[in-house]
Amino acid sequence: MSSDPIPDPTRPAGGPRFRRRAEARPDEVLDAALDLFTRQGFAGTTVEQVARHAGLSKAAVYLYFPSKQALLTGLVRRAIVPVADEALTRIAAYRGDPRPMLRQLLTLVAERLADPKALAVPVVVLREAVSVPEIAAMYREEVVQKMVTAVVRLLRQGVEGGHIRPVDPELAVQSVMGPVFFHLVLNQVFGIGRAPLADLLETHLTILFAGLEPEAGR
Amino acid sequence: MSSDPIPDPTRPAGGPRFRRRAEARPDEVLDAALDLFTRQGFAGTTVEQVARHAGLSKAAVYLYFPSKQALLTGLVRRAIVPVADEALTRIAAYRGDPRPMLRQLLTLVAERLADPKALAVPVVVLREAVSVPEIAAMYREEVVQKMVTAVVRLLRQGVEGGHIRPVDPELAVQSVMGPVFFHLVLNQVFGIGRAPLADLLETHLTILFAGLEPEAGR
Amino acid sequence: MSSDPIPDPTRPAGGPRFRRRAEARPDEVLDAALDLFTRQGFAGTTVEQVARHAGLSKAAVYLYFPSKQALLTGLVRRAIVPVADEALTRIAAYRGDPRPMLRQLLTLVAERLADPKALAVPVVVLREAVSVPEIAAMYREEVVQKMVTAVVRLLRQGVEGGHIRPVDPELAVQSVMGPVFFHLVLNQVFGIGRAPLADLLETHLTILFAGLEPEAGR
Amino acid sequence: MSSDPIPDPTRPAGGPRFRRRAEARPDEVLDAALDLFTRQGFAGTTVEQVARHAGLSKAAVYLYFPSKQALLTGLVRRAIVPVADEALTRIAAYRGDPRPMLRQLLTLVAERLADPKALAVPVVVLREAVSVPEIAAMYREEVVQKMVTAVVRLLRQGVEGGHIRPVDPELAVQSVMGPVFFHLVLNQVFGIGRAPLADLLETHLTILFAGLEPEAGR
DNA sequence: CATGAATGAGTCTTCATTCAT
DNA sequence: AATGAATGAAGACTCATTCAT
Repeated sequence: MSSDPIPDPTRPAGGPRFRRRAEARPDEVLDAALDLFTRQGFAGTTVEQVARHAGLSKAAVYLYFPSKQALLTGLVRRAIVPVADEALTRIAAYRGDPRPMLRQLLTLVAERLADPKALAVPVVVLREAVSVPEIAAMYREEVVQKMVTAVVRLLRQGVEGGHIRPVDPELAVQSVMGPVFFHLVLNQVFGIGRAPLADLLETHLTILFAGLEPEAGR
Repeated sequence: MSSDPIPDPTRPAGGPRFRRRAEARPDEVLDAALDLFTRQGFAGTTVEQVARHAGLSKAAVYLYFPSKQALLTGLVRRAIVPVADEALTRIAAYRGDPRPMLRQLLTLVAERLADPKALAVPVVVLREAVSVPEIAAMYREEVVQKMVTAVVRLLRQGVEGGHIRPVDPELAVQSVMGPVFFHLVLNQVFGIGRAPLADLLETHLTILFAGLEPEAGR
Repeated sequence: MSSDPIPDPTRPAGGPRFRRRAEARPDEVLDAALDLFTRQGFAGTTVEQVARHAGLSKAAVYLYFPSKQALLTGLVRRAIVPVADEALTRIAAYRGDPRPMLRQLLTLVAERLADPKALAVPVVVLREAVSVPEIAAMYREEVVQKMVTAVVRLLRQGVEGGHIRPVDPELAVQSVMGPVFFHLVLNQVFGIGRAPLADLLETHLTILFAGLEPEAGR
Repeated sequence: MSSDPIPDPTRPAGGPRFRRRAEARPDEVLDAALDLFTRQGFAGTTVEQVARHAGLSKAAVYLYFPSKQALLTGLVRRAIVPVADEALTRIAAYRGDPRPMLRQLLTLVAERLADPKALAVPVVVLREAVSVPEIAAMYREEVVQKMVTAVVRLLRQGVEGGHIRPVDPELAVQSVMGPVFFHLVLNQVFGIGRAPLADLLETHLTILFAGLEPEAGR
């Protein structure tokens, strides 16, 4: 729908002082939608609520988004691009013991998801995936798949280079990502586990790295 | 549609078209609800659909459940009891190297969740937790909390006995459960990862157990 | 509907000791219905409630009454017969100053309506007359009309005999019945006026009788 | 049915068919509601009917009133204010023989209630008082109580000044108001009594005023 | 650009009524 | 005689969506 008119917040001051509204509107609407969807679910949120939350009228929302679902897909689309590619390029070229790279990668992810704003999109996707398969597909192809593929490649390369224990990379991905993911869900959905993500990450990496260490006797 | 023997529109309104014994009815309704909620989400499923799926009229559903939400809570309640207690007792008494016990536990969980029926409830809970905090609370207290507590206890006891590397048990839980959970989500929500759960478990345990091995030099 | 199997409470003891139920059932159902209709209105009462209140199952109610409305009409029918005829015969034959007769009549009415049970039917009729014109008609013809006619006749005869002021009897009825009726409504519907009905009646009669006194100078 | 210009089923669902100014809408809706409630009772009227009667869609009614009950309370609220205060001020200051004042007052009431529109609200209140105690309370406090209080005050003052027979004012109110009220009910509910209200009032006042005359011999 | 006003299509829920047992 | 089980019909209320202004 081309609903993204290049917000460009870096634009140097020089235009009209009080242009107000427009321009950044679609983004504001998405922010409102994300906030409400996170707290009340997609079905539990009305377009009217989103509009008020963004300081607009209901009809104005339809000026930017053709339907309620478009808010959801718009949300996901907006969150997708930067995340995955960054990780992808970083990893693609890497050679050697995967562990330092994994540490970097997981730290990056952890930092990113420490911001509730950033965490919100995946959580919403997780929840609404069933009712709107479209976004599940989008997220899978654009984020999950890329992420998984990157880690798999990294592990495979590590195994082949003898840097880590010879495990099936496809199966080992879960051991890398699972613990972080698990913690997030426990935290977000059930409110369990107050420990800072950094501490959790450290424990996870300790066990994971020791677990990946090639067997001495081999 | 074809279930309407002799419509006979001359008969005055009201009156049953079918008759069956009760007794198992509530359970049948819950089965239908679970199936539909899993595939379409709670909000995306109408009571009418649940009723037809269970071979009843809409009104009959309200004979057994006072509201649509009651279907959800009923579903969770029914699934809760056996799961957690079993694991709990098994673990509470255990002393020694936690790893064999962990293997047993995870194998049990994996077997259980291999049945889509069994997996359905947690998935639904995960999705609807936001809109119906009640069921999130119920599930947290009755299942998640117990499970986590049991594993924490097992790990602590292992650390104290010197059987495994000295990690913070509270933080290490994620490393035990996360990979399995991650796989399930990838599978259920995104349709990624066709590998049998047993294989995944083996890889996970290999890495985990090696990772928990106490440092030789210490 | 012939739903009135001659309750006959006067039957001498001699039948089975514990026949229990049946026999007086329809009356018990009507009692329950009256109680509930009075407190919650006709529309606000479910057949289930009536049944439980009478100690029966819903279906049993339909054994005695063909429909919910039949409860209403049955209620009115049961209450109608004795009331009006009694007054009618008493008055029809009377000759002379109507005032003593009016005192007797109003006292009788007041006594009768002092019992909330007896008052309940007219109150319900008043309320449901619009939705069920049938009962309005029944009550009008069987009770109100007879009552009014009787009083009119009494007044006319009094006027013709020179016992009371020459008023149009048709118009004066209101002056006789109105005050009592008004008090009942104020009391029942709005909870205003705690004075005993007897006192009210006395004041009413004082004013009414003085008001009906033939003009001295004429 | 004939109100659907160019159905055009090819247009996607939603969207208004008619457009009119707002402003007077709530009042129009209340008018429609009053009309239907009067004829069919509150329970016997659907919101859809009210809407169509007012030339709107059901949903539009909910734009102005949050619930069906709100129509009822809104109706009463709208009718309440002017009625009672008028009578109140008129009477409060009066001194002397209450009879001329009573004539004025009752004439005013009679004129007012000659309009079926005006009569409808009290009738509806009377009927629905049980199911919606809220409106009974509102009406009692705002209308009935004030009216009664005013008349009581008027009578008391008349008794104290020796202008009328020494009756208990609290009990005599019924004699003043009752006949008018009785006639209205007979008329509205049972369709009895075709005589014009003015004639009835005259007869009532003749009897009442003579009845209130102080005893000569005293 | 923006919105107030409006609505069609549903959804949950209730209830009078029926029938096999 | 009595009832538990079942249901068709209907009604209150919501909401995504539209359009005149």
